Amino acid sequence: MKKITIADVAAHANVSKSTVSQFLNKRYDYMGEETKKRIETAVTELGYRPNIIARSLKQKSTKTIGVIVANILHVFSTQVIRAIEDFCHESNFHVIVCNADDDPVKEKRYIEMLRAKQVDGIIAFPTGENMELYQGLLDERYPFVFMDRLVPGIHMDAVLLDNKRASELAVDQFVKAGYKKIGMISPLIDMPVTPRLERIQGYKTALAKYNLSFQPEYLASGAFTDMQMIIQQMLSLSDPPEALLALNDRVLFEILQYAKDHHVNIPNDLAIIGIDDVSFASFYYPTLTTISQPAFKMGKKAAQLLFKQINQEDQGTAAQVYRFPPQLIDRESC
Amino acid sequence: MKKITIADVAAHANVSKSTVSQFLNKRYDYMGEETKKRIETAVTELGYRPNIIARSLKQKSTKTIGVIVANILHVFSTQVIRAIEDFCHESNFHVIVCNADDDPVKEKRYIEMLRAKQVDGIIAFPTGENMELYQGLLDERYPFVFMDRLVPGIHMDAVLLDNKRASELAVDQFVKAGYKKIGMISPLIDMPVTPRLERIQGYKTALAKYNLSFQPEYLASGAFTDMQMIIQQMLSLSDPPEALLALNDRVLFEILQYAKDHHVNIPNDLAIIGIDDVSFASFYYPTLTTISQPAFKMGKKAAQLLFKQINQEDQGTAAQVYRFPPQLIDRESC
DNA sequence: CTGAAAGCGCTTACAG
DNA sequence: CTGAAAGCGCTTACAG
Repeated sequence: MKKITIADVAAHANVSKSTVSQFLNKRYDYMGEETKKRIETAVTELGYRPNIIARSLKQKSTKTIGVIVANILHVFSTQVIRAIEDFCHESNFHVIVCNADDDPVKEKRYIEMLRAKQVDGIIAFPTGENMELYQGLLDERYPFVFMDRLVPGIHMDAVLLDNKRASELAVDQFVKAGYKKIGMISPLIDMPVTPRLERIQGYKTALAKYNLSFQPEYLASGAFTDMQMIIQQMLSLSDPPEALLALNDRVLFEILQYAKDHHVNIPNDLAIIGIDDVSFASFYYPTLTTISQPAFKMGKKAAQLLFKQINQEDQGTAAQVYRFPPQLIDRESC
Repeated sequence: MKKITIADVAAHANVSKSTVSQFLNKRYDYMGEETKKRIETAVTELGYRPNIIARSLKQKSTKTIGVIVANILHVFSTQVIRAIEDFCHESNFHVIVCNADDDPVKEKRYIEMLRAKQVDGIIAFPTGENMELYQGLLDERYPFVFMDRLVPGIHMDAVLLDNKRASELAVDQFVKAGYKKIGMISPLIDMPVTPRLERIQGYKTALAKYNLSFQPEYLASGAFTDMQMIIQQMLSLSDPPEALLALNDRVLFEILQYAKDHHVNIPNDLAIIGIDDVSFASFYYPTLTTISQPAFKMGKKAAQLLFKQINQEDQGTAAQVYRFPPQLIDRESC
């Protein structure tokens, strides 16, 4: 079955390719009724389907953007992607999803491949390790938006949670409930990923606000494979924390697993707040106090920023970092 | 900043475009060392980046596939996408993700758009409502694989869970634990979606296997907004079920929410098994017995099948349905 | 061993 | 109101 092209339609309708093209692009300013109809029937009779690749080559726009996440298995990434996809759908754009797995080499490959594919722009959770690449993008004014993470020295549009505020909300809540010995558990800080850094910073600043001195033993980080041991160590201190802030959902899982396995009563033995609202927060025993991120709003904002760049509506405006407010969801674990 | 094309590289290296193209495609059969070097330096000096769109137009392959899921927010979809993406990555393919939201109109639009974009194939969770479209795809031998769902009458390659077996595993476990009054809750069956139909069928068959008569009042389905009420009704029967099978994770959430809100003790008042392993199963109170699906294996298989079709290695072989075995994860809720 | 030429399927100034 | 022609950036038989 031979592919039907615009030439076939033109022949079948007895007009030129140009006219068919005008018709398809709804530029019928001066087109005769008769001509329109002939083309229309030719299109349906032949089952013509335009080849957008050919159009893209000419128009230099593929109506496609790339989204590079660290890992699509993370709920936050999923929500961000969904928001971006919905936004793109309205403008008839498509999105190519890539998982960089926090690997700078993969990230670089993906960015280059996406550009070779002529995507109109990219939204990425940057690894932060491809400085020259990011700077090159910026110099070229290639449409690009950072999501969730910042890269020091690279002044790119970016959408982030107000991470410090997230930790502050948690500490506020702990203090309000009467806790003074407040610990925090973080994933491994193998690279300087913004949310981790800022949430830890926010935790320290919030403690200071209440004149609570920061205890280094109350802050631990490590790989998930070691996390049970890390939690064990912290809770075995001679003077252990009475409240624990989980830096993200994955850490929260580990803490809950530990509590379950070692019969730690929440919140009596240990109060808990997790950053990231989790699916089971409202029916866990006890229900879980969490700090949620407006993932959909953030994804939408990133898409809007990218489209502004693509449509060159950002001329003259400097790159900006947009901070979104976290929200405390007050339940029973604290 | 003008785009560098293959013509620029050719001029800079003092060779023809053909030769540059040969070089880029690593066909150096007869190429002089000297020539190679000249081209190589030209490429790096100019910072040349090939335009894959142009290549695609000529070669009639975009090295891109489309994946149409019902909703990327579902964990199962996410896992399937991740597996597909990983598989594609090895072959330097990219994936465009679309959410059809169980809307046949959206599904149709997406399939047409993806084809217009010349993707090399599509994997879809079909709505089941675009019969002519599916049949047309099949007639054209367009590379296409159904995921998670079947469409009666359309003989397309498909990858599914052995859904009946999933329900059977659950009923087996309930019976083993001494339960005879076994109910099941399902989402709304507004359209004949394979997993729902088959899981319900499997539940009935498994009951029969144990000579347990099927009680219509023990099987309920409805919208999630009504689900609390539906559960309430079932548990308020004069002779209510003592064990409940949740058709999927979303239903499980609703049952757990109900149990929490109404102080129903699991498993003493009510034993529960959910199809879909959930993130918190191992640290819930009690830990949750679940039936897991091998989502990654299923995604990979779908990608393999699609690639076989794309590479035309499926000539002469009839379309097949691949069934993957569910697995019981024995915990404490039953 | 390398190059000229045609062509992939569109769009778009321009001419008439 | 419509068409001929050039061109988007590649690849690929074919000639030499």
